[in-house]
Amino acid sequence: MLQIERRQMIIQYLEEHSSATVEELSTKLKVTPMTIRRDFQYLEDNNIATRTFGGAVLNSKLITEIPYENKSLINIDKKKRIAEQAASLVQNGQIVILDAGTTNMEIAKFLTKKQNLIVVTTDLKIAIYLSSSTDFEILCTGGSVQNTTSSFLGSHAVEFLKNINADISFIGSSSVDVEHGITTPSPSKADIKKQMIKCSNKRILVADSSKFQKIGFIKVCNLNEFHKIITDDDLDKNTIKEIRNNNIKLILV
Amino acid sequence: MLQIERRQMIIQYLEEHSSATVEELSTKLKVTPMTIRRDFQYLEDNNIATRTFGGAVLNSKLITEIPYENKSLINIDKKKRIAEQAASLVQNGQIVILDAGTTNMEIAKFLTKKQNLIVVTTDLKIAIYLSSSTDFEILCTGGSVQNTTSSFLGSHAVEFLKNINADISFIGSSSVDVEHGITTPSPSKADIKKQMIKCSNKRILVADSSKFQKIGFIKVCNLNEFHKIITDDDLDKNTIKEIRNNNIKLILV
DNA sequence: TCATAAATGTTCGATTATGTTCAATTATGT
DNA sequence: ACATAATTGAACATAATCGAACATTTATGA
Repeated sequence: MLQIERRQMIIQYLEEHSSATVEELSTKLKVTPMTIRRDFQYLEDNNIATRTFGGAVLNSKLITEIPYENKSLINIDKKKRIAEQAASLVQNGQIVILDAGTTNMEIAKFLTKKQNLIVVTTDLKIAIYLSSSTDFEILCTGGSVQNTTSSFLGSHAVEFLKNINADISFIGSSSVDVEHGITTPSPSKADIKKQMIKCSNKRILVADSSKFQKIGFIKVCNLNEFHKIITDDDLDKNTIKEIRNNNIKLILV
Repeated sequence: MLQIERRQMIIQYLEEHSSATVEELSTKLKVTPMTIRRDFQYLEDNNIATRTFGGAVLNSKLITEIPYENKSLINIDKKKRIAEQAASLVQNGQIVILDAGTTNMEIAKFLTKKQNLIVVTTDLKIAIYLSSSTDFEILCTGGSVQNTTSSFLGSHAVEFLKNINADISFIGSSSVDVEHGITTPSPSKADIKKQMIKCSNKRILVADSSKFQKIGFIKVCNLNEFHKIITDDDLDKNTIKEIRNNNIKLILV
């Protein structure tokens, strides 16, 4: 196994288990503990994980900001199913707001089958993808580019969105909780999402089940702000019940 | 087997297996490991794969999904030489404006060696590239995305640029003429370039020799607006003489 | 606080991968 | 056809990775 692959597997393992010991990884990956320690050191130097005596945890336990490349492969099947369901809510000719993130990228792929859409997004990769594979009008907010996710942040992006009136918006979130609503790791991300919600007629939350029961730093809004929540059927039964008790339309795919 | 075929097979192999060792490819393709290493180097230089000790992995799936324009391969060597010269004019810590286009993308690649730059661009691919490979502050104008070039156009982009004061700007052009100056096929592109020129202290025209003696639809400005013109040494001798007669600094690479 | 077991870091060496250089061969251009 | 350039392979020097042994540090409970 190549070094880079081993390190990717460690990241993936940390994603799934949120922490790992040197011992278990050295057994699993069939290398000496010393090698795992050096890998942990590398991950720490690159701000991916934080070492601790005996093991390591991913940076920020609740909400991880993994670079796009690694992130995009996690739960990709679930994301595709969610995306297909989400895209089916869009009518030809509508104005659609797409939040940044991999789930919304998957939605974008399904939207290529529609006609005459106007798509507004803060995600540069979504903008490039749609502009090269459709003849939709693509609007991008502009502003400062966040380097981990290649999306726009900042007051400029918020101002841009204030001039938009959209038919439907798809909002992603890394942390969803029945009680605390949706939350983000940074105020600027929250500002963007808030404005997206404000300027669209219909609001859909798209998040795979792994994002639930997590709480981030800054609150965006409560779950009842959304007309629909689309997630996958691995969602915890209690959470399903709680959401439906609150009279929120929940779609499981 | 041709070199290009071999490299395509390597890419295909990487797409199927997501990683490959030097060893296995050299056996499979019946060339020495040295050749595979050189191929890997080429793939890395072109942002297709990432080398690691013993092998290589493919870069983010998404990037390769973006259609690779033929345009970017035309005169690529000349563009690289022009870009290297252009990048050498940038000091650490400066505010740099990069116009859209493949020559400016090459400049962006050389700029990764600098420190603490603030880069303003209308080109989404440049923005993604720089944001993922540097820790510069990247500002993007936003607005409507032109689908052929994945760059921003429109009044919104011009307004954004009005708030910028840059140290240096690199302007590309598909048509340069001593008498008519630089011209573009559309008014909106011309507006962007005009504003870029207006809000930067030092203005550099970058265009390979094939762009000269051509006249487009809408005039942007005269050649004497630029502090320097960087092009390649295939430029027609008469044109060289004419430009220098007009007292414009011309750099041939 | 101190003892102790466990984890960690350091150093070294073996192994393996890499880059450099040069020569031979094959394309390419004039 | 000839000169020139590009590609590839071969040989060697260099560099990187990983594991092992041992000294050091840390966590924790008595």
